[in-house]
Amino acid sequence: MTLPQAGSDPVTVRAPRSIPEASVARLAVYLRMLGELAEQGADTVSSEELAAATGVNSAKLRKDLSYIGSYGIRGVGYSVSALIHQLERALGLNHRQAVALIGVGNLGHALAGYGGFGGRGFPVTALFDVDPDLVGIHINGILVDHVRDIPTTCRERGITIGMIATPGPAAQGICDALVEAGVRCILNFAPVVLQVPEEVEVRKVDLAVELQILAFHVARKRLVVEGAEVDGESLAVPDAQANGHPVNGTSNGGIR
Amino acid sequence: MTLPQAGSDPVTVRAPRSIPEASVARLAVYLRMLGELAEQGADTVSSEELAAATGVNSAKLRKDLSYIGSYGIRGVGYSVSALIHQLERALGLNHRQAVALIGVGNLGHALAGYGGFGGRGFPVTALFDVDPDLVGIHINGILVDHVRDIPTTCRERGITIGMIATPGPAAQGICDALVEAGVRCILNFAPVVLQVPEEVEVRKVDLAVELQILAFHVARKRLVVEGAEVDGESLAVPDAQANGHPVNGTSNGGIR
DNA sequence: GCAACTTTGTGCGTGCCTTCACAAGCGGCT
DNA sequence: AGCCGCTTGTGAAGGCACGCACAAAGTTGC
Ligand SMILES: NC(=O)c1ccc[n+]([C@@H]2O[C@H](COP(=O)([O-])OP(=O)(O)OC[C@H]3O[C@@H](n4cnc5c(N)ncnc54)[C@H](O)[C@@H]3O)[C@@H](O)[C@H]2O)c1
Ligand SMILES: NC(=O)c1ccc[n+]([C@@H]2O[C@H](COP(=O)([O-])OP(=O)(O)OC[C@H]3O[C@@H](n4cnc5c(N)ncnc54)[C@H](O)[C@@H]3O)[C@@H](O)[C@H]2O)c1
Repeated sequence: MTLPQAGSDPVTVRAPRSIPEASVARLAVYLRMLGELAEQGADTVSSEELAAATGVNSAKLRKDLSYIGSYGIRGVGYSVSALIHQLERALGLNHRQAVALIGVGNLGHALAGYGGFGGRGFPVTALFDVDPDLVGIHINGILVDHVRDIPTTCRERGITIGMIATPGPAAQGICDALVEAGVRCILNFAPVVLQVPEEVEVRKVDLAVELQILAFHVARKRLVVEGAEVDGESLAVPDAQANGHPVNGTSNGGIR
Repeated sequence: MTLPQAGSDPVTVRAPRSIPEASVARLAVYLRMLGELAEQGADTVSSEELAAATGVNSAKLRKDLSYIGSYGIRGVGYSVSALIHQLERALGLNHRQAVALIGVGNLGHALAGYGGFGGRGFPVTALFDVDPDLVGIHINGILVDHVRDIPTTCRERGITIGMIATPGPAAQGICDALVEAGVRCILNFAPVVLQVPEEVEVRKVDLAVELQILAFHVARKRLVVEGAEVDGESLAVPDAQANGHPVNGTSNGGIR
């Protein structure tokens, strides 16, 4: 499908050769593990080894890697350093991406102080809040600005990613400000569904939902152990050990 | 497959009627939105309205709800209160699930102080750390215990869910202790792949991966805007606006 | 230089998830 | 009482993702 064959359309568009979203997520995991292997002095790694270390099927891993090109050596494996380079290129990590964090409360403090973002190419370079006690202080060497400065400051510093850690009711307003500031990728920790224009990408981290999914599995296991329904109805799930959070869906019903 | 039809097996097993994992995640989102609607005094809600509010396709929403039974009224919609009750039952929220948090550092402090968990039926009732400066203090009224007490304390308090917020290298050891304590569901914030027996369910929250997925979309959009490849290769994705994090995969290579 | 071994890259079948589209069912209106 | 409009619940179809299994391709040893 969508092969660059003649016939269907007058102008033959270049094959999009898109990377499945699911694979992108795994590629990021491979990349981190490769970094650890490189530190340990590993020179090459086989798909089987890397798959075991990251907990995926080796065939799936090879297919994931095949989306970004053929950089393996048959009979040997993959060159760790070369693969790191290719993954960084494919994931768009050759340019640093500056991140803005809005809402420097409990969670925001932890995020702002976390070194794991900057260390992986995502320096948090702007902090925003409305609380007068917070605006003006420094966290991890970064000044907290007032949210009214979001449009100007984000453009000035070339911010491409926004992280929202405000209370739920404030999130949509902040989101709108970020979009106005030209930010087109948002990571949202507030438990609300953000409405955005379709060119903006939103990912939601929803810890309460994570716990509820786990709770569901607890309940399911209780049924299996007890061998009978607790509440008059049965609940079950096919596999477990999976980890897919959809909650998405070509959001029509949004701004569109 | 596995239909309760006569023929295949001597003893006909009751239809498992499993709920797809993807649907479970969305059901939790519907439940939260229904809670908000109930607060606003809504009596009934149609699939179209609820779908718009949660950003999903209305047909998908109806199918999700159909997995837990037929509680809608044709021509009217769903009774908000009745649907909340059914969702709570289906998700296993009729019993409170006590949560243990291990690692009370930056992130752990934020999690321990967060009221959103207890408010939604997941009270954090145990905290653990190794740092002598932390062991013994109270956070949000909960005493921080030493990690060596994990097995006894977790069993005493009937803990069913563990949240790991320690540095990566410590995570596997903590995980093993939790499993030994009978905890069978774990939410892991450390950037490592945990090896667990197959009866244990692990979900990973990996913020650096979230950012990398966003960065990938930034890069992809840059290409679209500039209309040419930046680095000699093209990268693209079909849809965007999706939100699936797999990174899983019937983890063979684990303990099994 | 050849044979045996190792590992990649991928074609293909299978199953899950999503989406469309519509019949069935329910309430309200006349 | 009967009709009409609205909404649910689901059959069917398509697409995506996963994983097996194997040919191709490279390496090592002799
Ligand atoms: N703390 C957690 O562990 C945790 C867990 C899951 C989800 N969350 C979610 O993350 C968000 C933040 O949680 P928190 O515990 O840090 O809350 P918090 O109340 O401690 O912090 C919120 C911060 O946002 C600021 N703020 C409020 N309105 C604002 C606005 N309009 N613009 C900018 N800043 C504003 C406040 O001044 C405060 O500093 C909430 O939506 C919460 O539901 C938090
Ligand atoms: N802070 C963030 O925003 C953030 C974001 C993403 C991921 N993470 C991950 O979450 C984890 C915690 O991050 P953090 O910023 O809170 O780190 P931190 O160093 O502030 O806190 C870690 C805590 O774990 C404790 N600890 C260390 N070894 C332990 C052990 N063996 N048993 C029990 N406790 C132990 C330490 O005493 C400390 O209190 C890390 O794995 C980090 O990669 C954090």
